[in-house]
Amino acid sequence: MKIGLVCMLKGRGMKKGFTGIKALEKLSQVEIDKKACEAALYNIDYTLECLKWVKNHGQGMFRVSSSLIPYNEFWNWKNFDSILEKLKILKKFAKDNNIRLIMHPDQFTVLNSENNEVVHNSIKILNHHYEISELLGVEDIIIHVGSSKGDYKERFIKNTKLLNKKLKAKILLENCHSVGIEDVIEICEKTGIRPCLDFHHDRIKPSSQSFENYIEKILNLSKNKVPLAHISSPAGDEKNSYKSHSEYISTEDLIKFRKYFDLFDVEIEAKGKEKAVKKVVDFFKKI
DNA sequence: TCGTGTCAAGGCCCT
DNA sequence: AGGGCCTTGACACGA
Repeated sequence: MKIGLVCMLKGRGMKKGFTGIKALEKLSQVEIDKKACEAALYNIDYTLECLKWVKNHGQGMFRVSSSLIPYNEFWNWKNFDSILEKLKILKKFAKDNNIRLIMHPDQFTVLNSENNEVVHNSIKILNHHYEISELLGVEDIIIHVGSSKGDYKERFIKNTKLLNKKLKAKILLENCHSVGIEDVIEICEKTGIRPCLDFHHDRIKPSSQSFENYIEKILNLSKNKVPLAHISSPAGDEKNSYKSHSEYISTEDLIKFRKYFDLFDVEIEAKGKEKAVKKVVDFFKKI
């Protein structure tokens, strides 16, 4: 049972260096290199701080932010030895302390889009995540199905064939607001991709059966790896802010989902970040 | 120094 | 066909 912190400590996040592409395009390459490299070095140091927090509290899991290397397409970050050196330190720290590192590209990754350019761009995003994952020893890259229109499952299955095999082996598919765990499992069975179960998304988009009935399949599809799950509590009720995350995982939800913490490594998706993780850890210490 | 509006990318839903 | 919304923090800019 690992309990995962997501991307940052409360109150502080990654540096980007500049706001938006328009601002970036006004700069010379030298200026972009300088600002972006500075931001990347800051981000890597900050990520190490997060890992130290994880080490000291024994949760054993952390999601690395996708903006670790900001605006990666616009500069040759791999040419900067200072960055590669720092990444090595991160990798070693995670490995030495048995911290499972996760990555989770954002909503713009739509492998099954009806638009080919979007598919192409999604593959670029995934390839970037793969590069970072190799440098950091990340074995899990979680994505959503993306589109839920028409033959979306067939498109997803077809497009996974475009992925590098080693990248594909790292990918997990998570149920989301629009595609339930049952459909995710169907895609996983046909592609060999591992599923990731989001307990809260299952409330928003339930499948034909309660999620408990899919646990066995999820365990089987996870092969020899510990399966991953996401937990979050809604900020509002079903009419209002039900999709957004609250500060902490509610005690009610911890009681409801506690038995799955034995089977899964669980990422804590909550605004309270490390405080929310701490609360979950304390909950399990007490029982 | 503080507060506020802006920021690459997609999908979906409503009009 | 087009606009708002999803979600959230960093940053730039103006007061």
